[in-house]
Amino acid sequence: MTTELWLDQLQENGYRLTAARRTVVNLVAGASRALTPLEVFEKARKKNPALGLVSVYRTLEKLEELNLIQRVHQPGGCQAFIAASRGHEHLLLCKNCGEVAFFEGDDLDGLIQSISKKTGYKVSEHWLQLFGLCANCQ
Amino acid sequence: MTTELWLDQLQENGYRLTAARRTVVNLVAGASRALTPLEVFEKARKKNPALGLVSVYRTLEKLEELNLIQRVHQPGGCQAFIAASRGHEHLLLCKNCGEVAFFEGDDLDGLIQSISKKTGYKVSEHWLQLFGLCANCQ
DNA sequence: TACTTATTGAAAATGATTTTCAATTTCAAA
DNA sequence: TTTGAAATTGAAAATCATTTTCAATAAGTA
Repeated sequence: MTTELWLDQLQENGYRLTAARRTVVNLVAGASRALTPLEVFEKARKKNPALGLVSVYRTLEKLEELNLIQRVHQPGGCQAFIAASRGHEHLLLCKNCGEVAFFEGDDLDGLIQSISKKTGYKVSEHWLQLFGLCANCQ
Repeated sequence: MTTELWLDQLQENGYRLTAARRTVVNLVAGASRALTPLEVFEKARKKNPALGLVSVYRTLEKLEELNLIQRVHQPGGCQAFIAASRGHEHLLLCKNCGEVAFFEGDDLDGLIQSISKKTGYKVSEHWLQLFGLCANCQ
């Protein structure tokens, strides 16, 4: 279970396990679309009404630092987070419902080499994201 | 000259040509790296000390609306703007100095088809961005 | 040149995020 | 267990970027 893994990770890195962290981790680990801090707060508060927005920010910060979640960039904003991809994976986002799928297997080596030659840049990273409609929203 | 083109575009779309707009357009049209509103403000103010930050925001808003500039997403933030690419081009950013190069010629059709089949998504857009070091910064 | 209206910069308002702080909770050590 | 130091909490205040408001000014048409 992702939730347990994340909690273990937090603990192994010297962070204490608290009710606030459990609530946030539980919610974000199970989400299939990217959530903003405020969305996490509002949803998590239903399970744990004492939860404060500040703790949501602080927990997300730690999860990001441990590479357990990643920020999702979208035309409408870049504050939302989703479980991080394992290894070299990219995101595919549904423009309607926000559902996120991961994919791998992009082979951009040829492209990157030709760009490097043309521009003189030494390329070290690439960032690829696809947008579309998920099976449900078509 | 890009500056003249942008000013023409503003005028053709019913916007007046003012000192504030000329200053901002002149600066952004000539920039080789993405600039935040505050950076534009600070640089432009040297040429036009009367310029207000609000006018920078408003001018950038109009330039974006006319597709003359585009927002650049980076790990450090997504508020910076650069001249928009013509046609289907992507960005290559220097991680050291921020210098931006455009490139085209990505052929992701094969990849996108196989992803579509695997995930059931109907893919309609893609974002590709490369990061590295420009010739000067290597 | 006159005049309507868009545009301006400054100040106030907003909204998201961060910091501060006293009270509480965690967890390791006794 | 119990204890106690240190981390964590939520609320309130502070901060920072962006947007709105507004009276004064400037653009461009008549």
